[in-house]
Amino acid sequence: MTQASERPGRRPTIADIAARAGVSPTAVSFALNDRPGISEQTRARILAAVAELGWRPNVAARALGGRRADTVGLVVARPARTLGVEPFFAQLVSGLQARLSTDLVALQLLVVEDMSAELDVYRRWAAERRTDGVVVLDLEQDDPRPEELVRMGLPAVLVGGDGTPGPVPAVFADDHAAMTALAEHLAALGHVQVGHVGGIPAYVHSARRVAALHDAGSRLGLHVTTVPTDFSQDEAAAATRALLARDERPTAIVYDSDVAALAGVTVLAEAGLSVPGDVSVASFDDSELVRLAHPPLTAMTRDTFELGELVAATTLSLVRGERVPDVVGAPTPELTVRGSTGPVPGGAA
Amino acid sequence: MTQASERPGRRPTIADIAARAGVSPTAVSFALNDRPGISEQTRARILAAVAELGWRPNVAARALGGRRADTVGLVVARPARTLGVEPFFAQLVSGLQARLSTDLVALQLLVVEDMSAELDVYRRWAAERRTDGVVVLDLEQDDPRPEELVRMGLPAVLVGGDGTPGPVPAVFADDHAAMTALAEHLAALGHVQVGHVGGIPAYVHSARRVAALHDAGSRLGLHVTTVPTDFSQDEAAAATRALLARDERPTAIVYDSDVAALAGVTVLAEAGLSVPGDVSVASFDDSELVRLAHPPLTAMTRDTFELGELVAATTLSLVRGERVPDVVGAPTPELTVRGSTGPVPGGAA
DNA sequence: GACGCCGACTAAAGCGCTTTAGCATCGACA
DNA sequence: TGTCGATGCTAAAGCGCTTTAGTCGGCGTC
Repeated sequence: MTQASERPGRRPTIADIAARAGVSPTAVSFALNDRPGISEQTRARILAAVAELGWRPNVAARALGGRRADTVGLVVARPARTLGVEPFFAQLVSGLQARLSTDLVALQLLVVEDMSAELDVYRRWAAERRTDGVVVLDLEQDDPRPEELVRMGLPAVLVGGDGTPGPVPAVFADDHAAMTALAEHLAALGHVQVGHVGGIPAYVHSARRVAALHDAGSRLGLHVTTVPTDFSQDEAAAATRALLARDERPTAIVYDSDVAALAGVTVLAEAGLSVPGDVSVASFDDSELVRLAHPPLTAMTRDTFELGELVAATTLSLVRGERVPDVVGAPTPELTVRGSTGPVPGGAA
Repeated sequence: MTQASERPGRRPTIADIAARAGVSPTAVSFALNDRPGISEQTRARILAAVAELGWRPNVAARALGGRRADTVGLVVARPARTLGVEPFFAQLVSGLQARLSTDLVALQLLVVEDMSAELDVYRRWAAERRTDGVVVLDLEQDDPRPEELVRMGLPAVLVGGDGTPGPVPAVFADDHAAMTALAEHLAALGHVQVGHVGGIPAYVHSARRVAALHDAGSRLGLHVTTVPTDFSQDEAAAATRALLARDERPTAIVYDSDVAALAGVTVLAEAGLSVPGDVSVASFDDSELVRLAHPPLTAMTRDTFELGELVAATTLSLVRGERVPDVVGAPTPELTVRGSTGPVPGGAA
């Protein structure tokens, strides 16, 4: 408690510091912001006063002067309750957080109903100068958000996208290559009938995965059947049952998310099918959940935490007016083979 | 795009509205804040101008005038990477978020290394007027945070605690009663040797659970062995192995968290033990993970999302200066029996 | 008819910081 | 010797809003 204020009970302001250091408030401001025009001596005196009085900037006052809010926003248009389920999301937020906090930038989280509510929030934030920039998830085909954000003048960074330059910079991981690797793994094991429990087709990354799997399939001689879902466990379970009911029952099933894969494994167990004896299972998203399953699932591993850090770093650069490439490359997810994929049953392999 | 500004390119301010409505800025401010002294007529005219110009308050300017920042903070002192794993945490944040956002209050998230860093953040936030209040997790024995927060004048709400009034209000769920119910369930199934993979002993809620289980045990004739862990899967697995290696091998194991329980189940499977045939398993935390396990685990169910909402509502009341009870009761977790608990093997039951 | 009061509104100050314009002072240079 | 340009600093305005201290006209009261 070394804090002492000139006017007791009040938090020290730069005026207090100025008085203590025997200079004008302007000089204090200059010293604090590393602007030229202050001698080393004076600067030192000012900084000493700052330390003695325990002064901290009042963010509101700073922001009023048209400065940064030192806050980055993340608006998610998904049912709030589902967020707790998706490890991807929590990991991403942790990563974002970790990087932002080293620069003392805060993360504002907001969960909304749908995209129109999301856009409203952006408008509000832009108007209120509440955030310096935002991170945008779940890009859709013909997504209106990038353009709207540009129009509002709110800096934004996209997570995902299709790898082509757009109105706002994107951090992009090559799902296409990853899915191709997964297809090759299954083909090498002799699988031909491959089921795919996909995500929401409107999402660009879901669509890319579907395309990649089918492309690779036609090249490798796989018969791929995709069933789209809304990423929920119920739909994933239903999709699994639908795949099992087909005439040509798949000998391998690829799930777009870890949660979906677990739901699928449960369905397979209920159906009395062994993994990977009867059906091989692979998850596109790796996570703790997937590792804890029986057997642990083969999955495409990527470091979502690291992805979050990369997105955060990109956003910080953008906000600070540095040049940011249109597309920032994130590491391509890599195949981690675990016990859930094996040779096709009764196959030649 | 009906927005039009008096001074093109600039966002409308109350001065613009005042001009348009033919009143003074003061009148606009009064109208916007529902203060008396403005006729209905004038008020309507002002609000019309607000709508026409698409005016939004500048939060910074508001905050400068000593008002709320409309932001609640949450600082978590845990390794950032572990957050993605814990469904509890994500659910809590979702719930907080959901309740706060209905009042247009933002949630600031910050992950730090340890409690001293956490306290630093509180100090900074208090000084910068960045948040109106904070939510505090993971209360420890002799935790310095409540008192420090009171000293800083930063309103705070505790999640957890021991149910006794402290310097700051707490939202409290009766873990003791919950753990007792779980013990009774196991006793009814004939179990006597009960293992307990606990959490971090320094945490008040962990300690309460241990105490509850042992109390109930001595009442019901259970032999309870608690092994503390740091909540990580590695330690949970190790603890499970330690329990299995004991002379009196437990016929039932209680895990303090869902993630720990899953890790434990994996260890049991590797040891060739069936659940619940050889060993019954119960998790104190319920979650999607637990439901997806094989077999689905018996667990104490509580609505963590709802808990988050309750905490948020309490914090909002506190911040607004309303009276808040010292201890706000959250629903006691309820026992959900699933397939992982069964009669003691070879027992009389 | 003077007085006080009330309702409706305004002027102006102030919140804490940044920024622009400007003012001395001093050395260098022609 | 006078001018120019740095250098180091200050005065003052301004950011957008809230709030305090009025002002002003009208109405009721004695």
